[in-house]
Amino acid sequence: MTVATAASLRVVDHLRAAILGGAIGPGERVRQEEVAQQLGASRLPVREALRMLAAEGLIENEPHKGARVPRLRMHEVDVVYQMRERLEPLALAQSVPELSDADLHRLAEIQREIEADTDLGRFLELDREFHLLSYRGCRIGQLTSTVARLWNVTQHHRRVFMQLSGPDRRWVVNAEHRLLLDAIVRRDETDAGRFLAGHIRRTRIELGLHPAVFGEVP
Amino acid sequence: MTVATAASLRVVDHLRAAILGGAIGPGERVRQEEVAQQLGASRLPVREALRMLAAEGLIENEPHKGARVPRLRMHEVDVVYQMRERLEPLALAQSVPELSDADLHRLAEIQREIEADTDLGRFLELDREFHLLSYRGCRIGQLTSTVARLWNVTQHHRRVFMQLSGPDRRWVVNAEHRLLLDAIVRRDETDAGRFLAGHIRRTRIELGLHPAVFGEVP
DNA sequence: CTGCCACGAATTGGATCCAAAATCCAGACG
DNA sequence: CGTCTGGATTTTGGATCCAATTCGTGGCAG
Repeated sequence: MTVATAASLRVVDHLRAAILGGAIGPGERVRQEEVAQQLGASRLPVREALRMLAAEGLIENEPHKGARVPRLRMHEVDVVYQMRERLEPLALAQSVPELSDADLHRLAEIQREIEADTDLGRFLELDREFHLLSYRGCRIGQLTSTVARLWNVTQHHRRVFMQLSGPDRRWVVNAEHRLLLDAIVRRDETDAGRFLAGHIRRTRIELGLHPAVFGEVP
Repeated sequence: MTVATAASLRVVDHLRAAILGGAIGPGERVRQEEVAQQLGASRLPVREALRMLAAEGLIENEPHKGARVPRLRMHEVDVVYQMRERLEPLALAQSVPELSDADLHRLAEIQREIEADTDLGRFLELDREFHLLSYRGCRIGQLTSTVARLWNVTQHHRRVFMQLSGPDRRWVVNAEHRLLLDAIVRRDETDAGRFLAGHIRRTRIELGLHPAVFGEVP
């Protein structure tokens, strides 16, 4: 057993993976003692971890009422996507001039893997890695952390949306990604920002066509 | 006397006021025990408060190295203002249709007080209240919290900038505020968003003309 | 005189124990 | 029969104590 890493960081990693992976799900409560003994730690690092996750947007903490994974309404998700539409081109413009050749090769490799793979969970991971890697060169902490938070809070909806819509529209994502990647490789942040904004906007609008993504409509 | 308020929230309020008011200043370290006995509490609620303030962008926390108020470079502040330029019109558009008449009257009253008052600290408070109140109708938590964070991390630079530039350019702010307020009262979110973006953009550019705001550059 | 190593004080991270608040369930009353 | 109220249980918040890590200081050798 590796005991070296700080306890609270281990808890953060565990919970983040559980939430992003869909093991916990929106609206579900996260009890301190539960995860504490599940990870063999005291409740204190769990409390700190919950605060850190709240900063990442993955947890909502109400005093004396405990922590739960936030549940977003359709309109909220729509606005979050509008925020992404405005912020991510900015992050990309900051990043593109700073990306290394290794980063560019990795981006191309991820896109190849996305087109080859069919597994849903793997697609979500790769898509996330693709975009966040494209912002790696952005040195503005406020911007990168905000973008990461917006990805976090809508991760669940992306998963459900992809489940519902199936692989029929995958080719659109691939075409958009290819154009985006090409612009990045050409170090053309203007073109890249335009493709990116369009990519996000189209996703937002298609999301709006699937109300079932947004919970209880039995 | 109401002593009932949770200790960690009291600590949060105290530290936030101290940081926003300039009592602590960027780069300065915040020791847990110090504020603990200063507020008559244990170190534990202080630790939680520091985590919450980190979520608000007011504190930077490094493991085993303690908490300090973040110090932003000029380029970072510039990009944060670009983020505001893109996000705040969105928040305003969400908010304007929801504002009550009482909110509108309060906005007008704040603007009157801004134009009457000359004290710097008071101006900063009122300006902040003016804008954040104009977003009060925005019900999207992710958006409002992000906007608040962007205000927090640049509060110090606004203060220094206003100190350096003096009251010569105050009339510009007042003119912009009046046009913005008028558009809000007319419930014209398009006009309001344009005036707001211009207001933020002009401030950003004037900030760039004062490198002295960003520390050690004589 | 300068650079490096080691030791000690200061500071943060973690565990255990106790108090306060909220939730849940049962029973009584309208 | 439904609703409200009371207590019991669960869960979170806070205090104190102990361990681990970092940083500054001082001494020693080159």
